[in-house]
Amino acid sequence: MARRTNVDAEQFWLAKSEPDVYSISDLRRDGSTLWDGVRNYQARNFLRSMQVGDQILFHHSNGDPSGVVGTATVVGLAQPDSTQFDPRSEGFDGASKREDPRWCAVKVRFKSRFVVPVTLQMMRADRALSGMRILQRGNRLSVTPVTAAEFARVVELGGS
DNA sequence: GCCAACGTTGGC
DNA sequence: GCCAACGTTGGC
Repeated sequence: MARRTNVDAEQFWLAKSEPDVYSISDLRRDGSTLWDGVRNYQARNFLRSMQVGDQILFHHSNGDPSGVVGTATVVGLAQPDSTQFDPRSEGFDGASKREDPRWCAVKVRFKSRFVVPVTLQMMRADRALSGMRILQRGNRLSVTPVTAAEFARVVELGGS
């Protein structure tokens, strides 16, 4: 992994959530929440590399339509995701050990809700966003990095 | 509800 | 370590 030359430099991300499970409205109501339930190693590694102050595009997947609906800020570094140890949780992982947890969660805080959802269609139509991973064929990662320019452009399109 | 794409599992 | 089978994701 590349070492960060400037520890104060913000990083930018896109995180997916199904609105039926946890929506931007839920986050606005709660103020902050633990972003847990990630069960993909690549996405987990992105969670681990998040720093306090990093900015997140909040994306509704399986939405109507799907798209980025707001932003959030990282306020807590990766910590063990407690749902992996809960047999009643969908995210339970019997192979994960408490002394060496497999899955982690970060704490995020509501920042903004867009005036207009930035749909996948809108993002596809924008040349500046053509490199976004979420627009690439077959991408299913629930957490992906975005560039500062992509972040700014999506926020601009969202009008918040 | 369909199905393409991808990750994981497990037999060998 | 290969790879077929299976499960999941998520746009449409």
